[in-house]
Order: sequence, then structure tokens, then C-alpha cells
Amino acid sequence: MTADETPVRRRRGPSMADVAQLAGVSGQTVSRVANGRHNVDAATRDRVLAAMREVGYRPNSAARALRNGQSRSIGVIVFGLSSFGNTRTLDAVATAATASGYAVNLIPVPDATQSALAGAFDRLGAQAVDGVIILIEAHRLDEADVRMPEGMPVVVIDSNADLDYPVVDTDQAQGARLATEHLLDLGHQTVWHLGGPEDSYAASRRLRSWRQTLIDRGCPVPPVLTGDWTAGSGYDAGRRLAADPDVTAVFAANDQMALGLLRALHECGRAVPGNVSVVGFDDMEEAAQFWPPLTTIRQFFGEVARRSVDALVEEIQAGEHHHQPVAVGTELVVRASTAPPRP
Amino acid sequence: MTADETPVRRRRGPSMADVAQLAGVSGQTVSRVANGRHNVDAATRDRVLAAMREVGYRPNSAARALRNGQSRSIGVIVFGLSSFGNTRTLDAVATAATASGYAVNLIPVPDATQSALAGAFDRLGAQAVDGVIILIEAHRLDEADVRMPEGMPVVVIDSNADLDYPVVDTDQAQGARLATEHLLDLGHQTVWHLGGPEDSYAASRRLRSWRQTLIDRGCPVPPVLTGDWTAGSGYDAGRRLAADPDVTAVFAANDQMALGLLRALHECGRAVPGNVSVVGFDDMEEAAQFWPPLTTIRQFFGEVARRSVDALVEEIQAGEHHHQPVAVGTELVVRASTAPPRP
DNA sequence: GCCTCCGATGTTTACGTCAACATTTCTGAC
DNA sequence: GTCAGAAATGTTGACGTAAACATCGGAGGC
Repeated sequence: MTADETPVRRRRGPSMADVAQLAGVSGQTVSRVANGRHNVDAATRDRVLAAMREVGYRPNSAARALRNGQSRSIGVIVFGLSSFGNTRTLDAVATAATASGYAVNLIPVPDATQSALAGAFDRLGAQAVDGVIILIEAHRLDEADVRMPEGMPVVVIDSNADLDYPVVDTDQAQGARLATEHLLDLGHQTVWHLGGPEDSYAASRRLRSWRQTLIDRGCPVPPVLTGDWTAGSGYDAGRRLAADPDVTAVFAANDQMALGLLRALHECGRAVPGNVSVVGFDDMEEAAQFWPPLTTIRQFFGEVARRSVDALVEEIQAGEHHHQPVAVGTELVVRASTAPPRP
Repeated sequence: MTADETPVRRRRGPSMADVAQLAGVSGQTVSRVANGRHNVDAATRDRVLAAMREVGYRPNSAARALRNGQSRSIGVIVFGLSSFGNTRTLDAVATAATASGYAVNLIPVPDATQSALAGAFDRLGAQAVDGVIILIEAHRLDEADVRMPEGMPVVVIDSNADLDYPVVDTDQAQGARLATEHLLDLGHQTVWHLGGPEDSYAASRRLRSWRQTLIDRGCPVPPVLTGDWTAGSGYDAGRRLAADPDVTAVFAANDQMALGLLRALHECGRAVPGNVSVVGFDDMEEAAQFWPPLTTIRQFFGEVARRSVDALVEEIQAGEHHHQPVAVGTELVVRASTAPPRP
């Protein structure tokens, strides 16, 4: 006697056919109602709607994707979700995509190895996505043979323009100039720079712009210190800067490194902003609560994300590239960590 | 004269049929090769593999999902991506899910309103996901009528056990006890608490455990201050605490509020840890670089995420609930912000 | 009153994949 | 040499949806 024990199989949800039968119409009519077509009699529509509610009908997105050749979802390839900027951007990308009616497929790159990156692009190919937003430092990108499925719309955030894809980014150069000029305007002889990692395009653009600003103003260009975006690396650099009494103004390439820098200066008894002025970059939420509150460059991550999604959606729907890079401006936020040099 | 301008339509990629034709086999054989079945002749397999490479074949996941009734993807509903813990957890969830062969569908909840939440669950229904991980404060969850599609596997992170779903979470009570006992062990008469928002289950558990620890030790229980997780709210509370000379030890419910608290204490000339000791919660990366470096409770977000994904995948594949809540332990990290009270 | 046309609705089919079953080919025992 | 059985490969159909086309009924023009 075979006990008919139903195996714990995933019960498929109700389909159009179920709704159609209950409402006494054809599946096609249900489809028309589901898609908001207006060539359906009001009474029929109500009947179908009621039937949908009754059976708990949900359109099957897999079937839709198969039928239409579009999944209404975008992939977001992101490395280093723990980095502050990427997080904010991802949040905004997800919100913007949702608002545009697209789902977000998160494709993490666990580490910076080439194989991990290749794996991510591979997985991307297996996903049904209509387009891709890449949120990785560009120099890393070049290394891997980035082979998108042919004709896949792509937008790159925070990257360089070498790639053959539309690019949206914060105007790093403008921000770095703002930071540097702020310190010079306060009367400092020159500005030291604590840069981000060398393989970051954003970092190198900030660095270049800082240097150019000093040159334009006829100031000496001090040697560059290089960190890796983390507060810990900012601390290490700060220990070295604190030992040099010539240093009166430092522009750190992000707020986190500025935090470590502040700690090192405190530890070495160098007052901020009394002895040394510090400017950060990002304006992360905590920057206002640093000790002292940090003067910094505010990035508009939401704007960057929105523009990226808009560009991608347009490319998906119209098939048009906008190879014109988009640069989103920044804003100087003056707080207590900067002051004129002590005479 | 109608110019036959090809509309810029999405070209569908090559399908099994294309590969099959090129390799001179049936589509089924291609399917077997694609799925790694071993009942295929080695020579045939090679021929098919070569054909796949040549035409750039990618399995169509929509068709697979339709055929198999599974999408091999999970939805992650998250509110407040900007909050530190959620970010770390999401990162780890994505990594763990990828390792388990599941894609991640990010479903953001833009704000805390009920309609936004309902919208997220609605969108979830439209997504083809095999399971869901919910990363929202629980008290918010209760309000909305959380109506999952029938039979949808769900795991809840960082929430309470009232819901009829498996729960994985950091052991908030253990962490709060660790923090409180550390301060008491240093010799403080009692410990003040700067709690998280009232509608957060994590916050209320930390608060309850702090209070219980004080009671167990026979210490007076000071009034509670309530923040909203942000550094700014920590600062506001700090101003009030700094004004009270009785306060010698404070346990802040997260590191960000502790940061604001530190700033307020500095501003009011109260030395840390000379006059006041401070303990945080989370051990965010920056905590070691606060001034002074923050003693805090380390959470293992990666562990929480991994356990959640494992539980969900098991539920998906085996159809079994584990309603036993999982609690991941924490660890006290002693840094410079705590010391014995000044005699 | 007849015919046309339009709007509402139904029927058929294909999207790409893979389980189930059918067929063919090969291996080895007698 | 014959035949059973296993291994390799092919054929059919269904998953849920929606475009394309077919059908039907009624409104309006003459």
C-alpha cells in the first residue's frame, strides 16, 4: 500500500488559466486586464479583477521575461559594499531603479582578484537582466577582460572614460579643487594630500586636481601620502604628517581616512584646527560628529545614482548610447576642522 | 514608401537550438551538456561545448525558471541601507547567496511608511524568487500586513520571534550584558544607557538586557536616553549626559551614537575615559579610529548572514522550517574609551 | 433593411528549457 | 550469432504569457 505522501514540492501559484476559468473568460482577456489594456469591457474587467483577487493571482515574471525577451531588471555589479560611497550609491540606485519599474539584481564581487571579477561577469551572463550598472573602481576593471553579452546596455559609475560605456560620476576634480582652494583661501602656504589607493580612478582624479590647483596658485607641491580609504590607513599617514611641523593643512581623499588622521593628530598633541586644518571628502553622515566636526566635500550620491539609472533605462528602452560622460557637482561643507593658520 | 528601418529591438541571444544545429545534435543533448549530465559521449560533449563557445551561448534563466518553477534567486527586503549594520549584513548575504548558487534580488524599502513596505512586498510577489530574507526592524514589520505569497520560504534577520518565520540574529542580550558588565567590572557605580529607537527590536533587547544586568548586580537603574541610531542623536543625548556630573559610564546602543556622544563630551570638557567611560555596539570599522578609540561590542554580521542564507536555502530545497531562532554571539573589544572611574 | 466597421473577446502559437518517454547503438554473455 | 541490457541520443510536450490573427456582435450610415 503506497502511502500517497505528497513530496514537499513547491506548489506553483495560480496562473492566468485559473483566473480565466473562474471569471469565465479566455486567458487572453486576463492578460489584457493584467496589462491594463483598455479594450476590455468594464464589467468584464471587474469580473477578472475579482477573480484575480480570489485566487491570489500573481503574474509570473519568468514567463513574462521569456515571452517578452525583457526581464525588467538590472544587474548591479559592486565591489566593496562596505565602502561608504558605494553603499550610499547602491541604496540610491535601488530606489531609482524601483521607481523606474526595474528590479535590482545584486552581483557582489567578493574580493579584488581577477577571477572573482570574471566570476561576477559570468554570473551576470546567467542572469536575466536588461542592463548593467558597474560600481567598481575602474583601474580594476581594465584588468579583467570585461566581456559583456553582446548588446547589453551598460552604465559605469565612478570610473574612467576609457571604457566604451557611458559613465556617470561625481566631479572629482571640481571637489578636490574646492577642498584645496578652501584651505589656500584661509591663508595656508600649501596643502598636503592624503590620497586614496593608486588603482582607484576617483583617487587619482582627486590627486591630480589637488596638484593642479596648487600649481595654478603657485604653491609648492608637497609629497603625496597614499592610503587605502580606510580610517586605519589615515591614522598611519597621520602619524607621519603630525611629525612634520611644516604641515598646517591636509586634504584627505575621503572622510574615513580623515577620521584616522584626526586621531593621529590628537595623539601627537597637534591641535585641529589650531595647528593643522583638515578637509575630507564625501560628507558621510558621521563627519559632522567627528571631533572636531569635519570640513568636507559633499557628494550627491543620490544624484549620481539617479542619473545612472536614467541613462541605463533610456539605453534599454531606446537603444541609444549617451557616451557623453555625466559629472555631478559637489559642495564644500565648512565645519570646525579648518581655520586660518596660526600666525 | 515605407522605409524598412529596423527598430532598435533587443536581439535575443543564441538559444539551445542554435547550438544544437551547429553541433549537429538535438537540443536535448545541448541541455544535458549545459547541465553537466554525464550521460553524454565525451566527443559529443566537446563538440557541443565548442559550439556553445562559438555562438556565445548563455542559458536563458527566464526559460529555466519557467520550466523548473525555481529561479535560483532570493529576494532581500531591506530598509535603511544606509544603516551600518544592514550594509555589512547585506554584503555578507549577497556573498553567501552567491556561494550557494543563488542570485540576489534587492528590494529596497525607501521609507518607513506602511505603504512603502506594502509596496515592497507587492513587488516581491511580482519577482520570481525562491525565498526571501527580511532585513527590517521587526516592530515596523508587524504593522504592515505582511502577506507573503503562500508557501514562500522566509528568513528574518534582526527581528523578534513573534513572526511565524525562522529568525537569525545577533545575540543582543549577550552583547549588552558584556558591555554593561565591562563597565561595572571597572568599578563604576552604575551605567547609563543611550538606547536606539523604540520601534527597533534590537534596541529594545539591548535596553532590556542592560537593565537586567544592572538589577542583577544590584546597581541603580538610571533613566534611559533614546536616540535614533544616528551620530547626531548621540550628540544631543551626550550634551544632556555631559551636564550631569554623576555620569561616569555610558553604554551607547551603537557606535554611531557613541561617536556623537564622544564629541559632546569633548565639547563640554569631560575627558574620555578620564571622567566618563563609553562603550558602543557594532564595532564598525571606524570605531578603532575614534578619539579615543572606542571600546565596543563586536557583531559578526558575516556569520549572521551566512546562517540566514543557509537556513533559507535549506528551507527552499528541503521545504523544512527551523523555527528555532538562531542567536550569534558577540565579543567585547576593549579600547581606550573605558577606564576605572576617577577615585 | 443592408452593409461596413469597430470594439470586445477567443484561438493559436512561440518564447527557451528540460523531464519523460522513445529510439538507436553498442557491449558482452551465452 | 543472438539477445538482453545499458548507454547515448532524439522527440514530444508543457511551464505561463502575450502577440498575431480570427471571430462575433452591435452601432451607424446609406
